[in-house]
Amino acid sequence: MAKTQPESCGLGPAFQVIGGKWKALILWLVHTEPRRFGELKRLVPDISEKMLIQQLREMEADGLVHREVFHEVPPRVEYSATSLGQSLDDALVPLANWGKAHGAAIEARKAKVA
Amino acid sequence: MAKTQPESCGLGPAFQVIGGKWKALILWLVHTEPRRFGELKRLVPDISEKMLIQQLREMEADGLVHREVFHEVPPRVEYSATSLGQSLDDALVPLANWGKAHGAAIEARKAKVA
DNA sequence: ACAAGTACCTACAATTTTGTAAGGTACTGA
DNA sequence: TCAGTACCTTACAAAATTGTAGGTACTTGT
Repeated sequence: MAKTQPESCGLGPAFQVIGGKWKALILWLVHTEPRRFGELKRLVPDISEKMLIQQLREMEADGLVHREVFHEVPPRVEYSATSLGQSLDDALVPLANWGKAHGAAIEARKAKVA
Repeated sequence: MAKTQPESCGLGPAFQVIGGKWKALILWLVHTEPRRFGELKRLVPDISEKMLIQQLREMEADGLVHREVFHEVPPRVEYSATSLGQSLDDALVPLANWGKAHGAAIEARKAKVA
């Protein structure tokens, strides 16, 4: 019975970069096409500007998203998924499918207990 | 727990049930063979008893783990993964692999910036 | 009697995460 | 000059998560 470290299954790092309340959703929105700041804000209406920029910066620091500034005349900033971000998104697909398949049942179970 | 967010993908429910700091690890430990409370405590040395029991109860309520009490003379309780828990564990494998593949690189990047 | 082991529970406090409100720059069109 | 859009920042506060320290009830070993 060897001692198990929290990192033994590789999930630690993954949750570290995608674990927040919004990051997975942002990555999902960004992974198909580049998105502008204001566009993301509209697509995730419940997020505050602070959280959005904070999450984007963290994901940028983790190498998941690429940030490109266009020095144009309405200034424009585009966020897109890097290849690392794409690979993470791919890895999240089975989890998303699981959620789609079983999420409703779990919600129902919780509602019944409460 | 925070309010449910826009569910363009099924990740919301999934993160709801394994989102914590310990749940994924506990599920991972429990998914191969039944584990006793004290055994889990030893396997995850940094967790407090309170957190362990709390997470186990939540996962039980979510239908991920099965709890079986043996009315024996040293009292014994065994936790094992349900089929739902197994399916979630399967869905987490790609994410774990991603973490194993890229976790070190991300840590290194962060260390360099700091 | 009393320490030690098993499986919990409860009150409270620290930590981390998320949110609110208010700005600030830079440019445009009226 | 004034309002408006876009992008971002900061100070502060609420909320969620996690941790600490103690306790219960039971039984075996010394």
